Amino acid sequence: MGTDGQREERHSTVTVVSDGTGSHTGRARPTLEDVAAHAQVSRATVSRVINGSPKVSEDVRASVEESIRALGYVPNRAARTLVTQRTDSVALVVAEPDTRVFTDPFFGGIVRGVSQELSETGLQLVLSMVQTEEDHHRFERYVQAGHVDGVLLISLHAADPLPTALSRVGIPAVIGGQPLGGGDGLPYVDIDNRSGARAAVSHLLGTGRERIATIAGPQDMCAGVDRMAGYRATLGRSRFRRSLVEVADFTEDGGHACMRALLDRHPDLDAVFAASDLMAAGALRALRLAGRRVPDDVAVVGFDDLELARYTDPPLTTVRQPTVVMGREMARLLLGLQGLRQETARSVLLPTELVIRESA
Amino acid sequence: MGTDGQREERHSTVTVVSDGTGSHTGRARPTLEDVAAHAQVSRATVSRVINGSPKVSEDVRASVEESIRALGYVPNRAARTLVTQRTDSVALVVAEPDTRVFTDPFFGGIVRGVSQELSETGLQLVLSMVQTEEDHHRFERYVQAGHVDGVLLISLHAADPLPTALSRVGIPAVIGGQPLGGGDGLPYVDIDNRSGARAAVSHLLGTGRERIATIAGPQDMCAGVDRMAGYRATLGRSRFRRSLVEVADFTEDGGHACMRALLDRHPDLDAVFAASDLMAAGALRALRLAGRRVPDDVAVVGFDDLELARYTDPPLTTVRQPTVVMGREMARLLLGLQGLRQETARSVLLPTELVIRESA
DNA sequence: ATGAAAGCGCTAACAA
DNA sequence: TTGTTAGCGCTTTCAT
Repeated sequence: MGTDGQREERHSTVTVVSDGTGSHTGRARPTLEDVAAHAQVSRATVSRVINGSPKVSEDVRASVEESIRALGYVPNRAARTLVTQRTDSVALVVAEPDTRVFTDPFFGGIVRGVSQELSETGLQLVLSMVQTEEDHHRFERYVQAGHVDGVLLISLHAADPLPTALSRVGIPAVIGGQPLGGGDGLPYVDIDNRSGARAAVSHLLGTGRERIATIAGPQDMCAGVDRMAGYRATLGRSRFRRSLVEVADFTEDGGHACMRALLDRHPDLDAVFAASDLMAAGALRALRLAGRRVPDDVAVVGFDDLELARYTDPPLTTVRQPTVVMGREMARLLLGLQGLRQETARSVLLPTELVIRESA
Repeated sequence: MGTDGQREERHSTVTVVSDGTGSHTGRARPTLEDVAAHAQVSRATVSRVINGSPKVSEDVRASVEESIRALGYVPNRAARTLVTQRTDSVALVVAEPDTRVFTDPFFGGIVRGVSQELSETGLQLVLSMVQTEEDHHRFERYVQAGHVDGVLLISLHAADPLPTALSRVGIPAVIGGQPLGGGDGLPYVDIDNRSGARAAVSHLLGTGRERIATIAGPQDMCAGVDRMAGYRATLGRSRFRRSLVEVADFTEDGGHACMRALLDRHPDLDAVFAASDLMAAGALRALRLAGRRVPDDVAVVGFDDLELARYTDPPLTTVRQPTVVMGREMARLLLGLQGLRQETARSVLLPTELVIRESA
């Protein structure tokens, strides 16, 4: 039993109605009903036009669209969500326990990529940082409450319970970066660490290096393991030696220490592949202190292509990660899941690019 | 004309109803009504409990809260928004035309700070990157449609029309970083560039430097102007000379070129204050090429404390910006605006910190 | 202090 | 093809 009588009057006089609590402007925004009246059709028809239903005649559609434009109508998201049960928004969760997000080479690029892809579909991006356990609970409730249609997960650490929680809720989700603990079957997007490492080591071999060491990443992380595997496979049986390998934690200090150790064991090494730019920076420092020239005496290749790679001395040859593409791909994968219910798309591995500067 | 009769049946049997389009789990989430029935009170009472109304007796409140817990009830945001006209979410807009956000030292920290502050209040953070003009329009419509209660603006560039558009709409907004074109009266949070520069130059003076040059930032940006002003004021009449100043665009290349020019004009300079770390890195490079030792011959101080400042050779003494605090402060300011309607809080200037490493 | 009832703006059967 | 109608889940007068 409509409130139509009342309404008819309203939009003909353009009265500034009540203006309740939260509205910023004095002008009341037009509703579906206003558009309908203006176009002389029913609410349903306007709704059909807005949602692109094919069951609308061309002329009616045109006139409705005209009215929409004339009134500056924009659908009310809340009302729509209430009835459709869709929120038209997805969450991007950064599950970084430390304050290390700054360091995370992924963050900025991924956000941009996701953002690009979503804006084309009109989906809203909700950002959520979960650090504490409290945060985790809050977020789980949040998802359970149906506040978003899908979840994008990045900076996930080892035993994070989030993937499990999400797949229990049954909400579409995609992981960015290495899903260390299996990720509970959720699809993920990552870069091809193995081939990245291969490209780096091939480059070293190609420029005539013979004794190529590596500073590997943590072996309990996918990135660490895969980059190491790529190194090993590319070197091949004949050239590989256990003693050419040192493992650190992706940090500058770690890289520094490893380089010293390697230098001690193999004073004659002529190249080193570091599994992260930070470690490469540490290696550079160690080499400098040891009086080796880079790349003349020892060539160095890093991984990540952080900004700092351009400013080390000498600038670092490194493996670039396509972070923006990664973000886009994550979003695309998620959108696929939304449409076709579960297990649609499989995980994606993105190619890397070797950026050659002066260190190798 | 309630649908109550029908409902009563539903929650007593916990039927898995329809499960429409978008719900992920088979289980229908409990509504206010379910809680009301469980607690043997009316919807209105439950609503009062949830919204912390004082007009509820203690025992009723307790039993309602018990029911809420028992049923795992979480309010439906859309329904609430529909009636209250509040969305309980704020937008964080990154208005970066280029792909430079990566470089932006603000981004990560600000996001984290904002996020921390908001999560305590249950507000949702919606992230929006606007680059193209199309994006700008989209966002303006978005805001006009009342999809968020407030807006946080960062990475704003010179003549960005966003501040004007926002204040026209009348939505609470806060700008992060330098509001170049005045920002249309919107409150902003920035760091105290002037005192930051003063700290840097004082340090240089304090360590006995006499001929201190500066590589200033763009003079059409607040940060550029203010850092320059701080430099000048600290040096004082007697020591300041126009020829000790070079202006660049905050980039590494710019810094490099300026350093060379300065060296040409003042071969005897013994210190340089660069208004950004990137420019400082460029200066370092130029000095190295010119055969000057840092800090022995020439001391260098930067500004920003980017990650790369730790990895230059030598590590850069620089002025750190409290980005996380900045984010928190922006959010806090916005929350103030929300409550007390307009012009409540005034802009905030945050203190910086001089981080002393090896370059000065 | 509590309940009844009227909508918020929209979509989706169901009719016509 | 178009209109009518019944809600989606919540807050909020207005009674009681």
